[in-house]
Amino acid sequence: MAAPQSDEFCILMNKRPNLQQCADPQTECITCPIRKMALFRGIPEEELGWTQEFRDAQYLLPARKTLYREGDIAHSIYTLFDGWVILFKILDNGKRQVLRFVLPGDFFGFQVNGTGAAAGYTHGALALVESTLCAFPRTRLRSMMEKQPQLAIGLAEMGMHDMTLCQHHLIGTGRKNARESIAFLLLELFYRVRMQMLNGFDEATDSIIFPLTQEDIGDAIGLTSVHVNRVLKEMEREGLIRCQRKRLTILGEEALMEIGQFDPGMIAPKELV
Amino acid sequence: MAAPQSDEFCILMNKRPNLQQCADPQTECITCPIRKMALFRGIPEEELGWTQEFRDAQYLLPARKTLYREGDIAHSIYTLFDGWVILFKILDNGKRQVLRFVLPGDFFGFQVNGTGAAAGYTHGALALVESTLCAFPRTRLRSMMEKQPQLAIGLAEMGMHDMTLCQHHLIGTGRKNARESIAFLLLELFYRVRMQMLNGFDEATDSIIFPLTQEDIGDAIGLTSVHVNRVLKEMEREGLIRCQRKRLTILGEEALMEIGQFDPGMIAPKELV
DNA sequence: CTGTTTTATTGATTTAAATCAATAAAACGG
DNA sequence: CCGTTTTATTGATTTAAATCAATAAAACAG
Repeated sequence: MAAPQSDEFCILMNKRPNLQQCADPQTECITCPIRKMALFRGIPEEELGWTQEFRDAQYLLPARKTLYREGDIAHSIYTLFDGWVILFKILDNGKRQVLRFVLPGDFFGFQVNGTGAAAGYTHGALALVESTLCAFPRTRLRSMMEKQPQLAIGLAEMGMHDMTLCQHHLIGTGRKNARESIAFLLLELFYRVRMQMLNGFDEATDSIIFPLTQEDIGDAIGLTSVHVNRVLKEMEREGLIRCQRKRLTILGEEALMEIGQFDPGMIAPKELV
Repeated sequence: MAAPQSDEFCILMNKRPNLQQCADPQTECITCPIRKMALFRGIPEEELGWTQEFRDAQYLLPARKTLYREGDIAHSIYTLFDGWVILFKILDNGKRQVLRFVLPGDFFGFQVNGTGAAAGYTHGALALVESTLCAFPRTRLRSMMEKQPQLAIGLAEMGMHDMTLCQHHLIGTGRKNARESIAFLLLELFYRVRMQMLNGFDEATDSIIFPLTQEDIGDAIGLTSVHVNRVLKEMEREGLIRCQRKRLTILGEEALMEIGQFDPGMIAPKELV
């Protein structure tokens, strides 16, 4: 458990003005409800002491605030405890590409350019809704992995999962049309959110909280928000979905799967061997 | 060193009809010239005995032959020793998306659906030119990583590198036009090939062997071969490149970098911390 | 070397999605 | 609650790239 106002906290707050440290008592790693899906899932209970020690603290990031920008010095890596974060890159022409949707249990912030203390994030990170983050100092990651090989294996496995998602997004932007690509994205997020909810404290539903704007969707799959709107409206008219007031309802799951060429199995977390 | 016609060899040959086992003497891991860039780069000399033992054998895959298809049972993971391989996915509509260009020293074949012996590759693999592969039995990967944490760290780092490339391809298909996207791809491959050549036995040059067809390029960045041709011809007319007879020459490196928004640093291999 | 297949090239036409533009509806801050 | 900002919606027009089509050139197999 990090001491309130630790050195690491102060460094982090200087650089990450949008963060607020959570009030004690913070969630402890050993009782963490999302642990079984997170980076430390393979690590036995009795070892979680050092996980906790490794962790800096929990922070709160308000809705629509930036956690870090591309190029910012990368002090920390993060696990999303609660909320919804997007990782993105801004191009020279001002356009934005969403690289990843981060959901609770997901690990992020380890992709950097350069090495050591000067390493900078390769992308930006933005909260779509108020989010709670567990921060870990980046510089200790390697020694932690050497102490706990399971951590490196977990990181490799999570990397593989992220890679699969990234490749599916690439297939979407590269070889699917707007309708197919949108159908896939909606189902992917629907399944990922629901999988995470089912992880204990909620039951199956055809509806999820969905905080993306149409521009966010467009920036994820390479379309303008205008065109995303037209396709979503058409899908609503066809009775496939309902998408309003930050809530997405899947009405024609089978039809959408057909359109988007989506199979839930392919986005399941991966295991090495 | 694998015994000729080992069990593993026989299993592999039944499933991978295009493979030919290399004649002895095979390259040994301990003297492998590409080791410093490959998965085992962090592993000390004295430990490479088991790497060699872990390895099944070296195989030859002829040009334009398929190593495996999506869904094939994944017996092996591979390091490309020499040649050029693409990983791809075929969509329901018959279109193809190239997911990754595999160059010597790169590791591939670990992305699978399912677990254990029934796991199937998530993508297909095709040699663009005659290629030499080192094969490792997939089922032993986890125990090997547990024995050698450095291997898991290496895998995580390579995964991160692949992820960066995949994200750049996503940015290309999502938010760049044909000209920008092609400029980026040509430079990426030019730098990756040259980096690998410089790794010992060749000097800087403005020209590389480039076995991609215009259709391969199009399938990598989501364009038709017709449109790729028009853009390449235009770039040739402008004196930026020369691209013919399976050879690519970069004549206007600065201008191409500007067009493609390419920075060599961003495709450099990543280190965790 | 020679017929066959694959790949490259170029023009004419169509189309999916972008752009431009103008409200309407929601969300937000005080 | 109220003015302001962000997001959604819809129509009209343009455009980058796809599609269709027809050689030319290169690569390949025997």
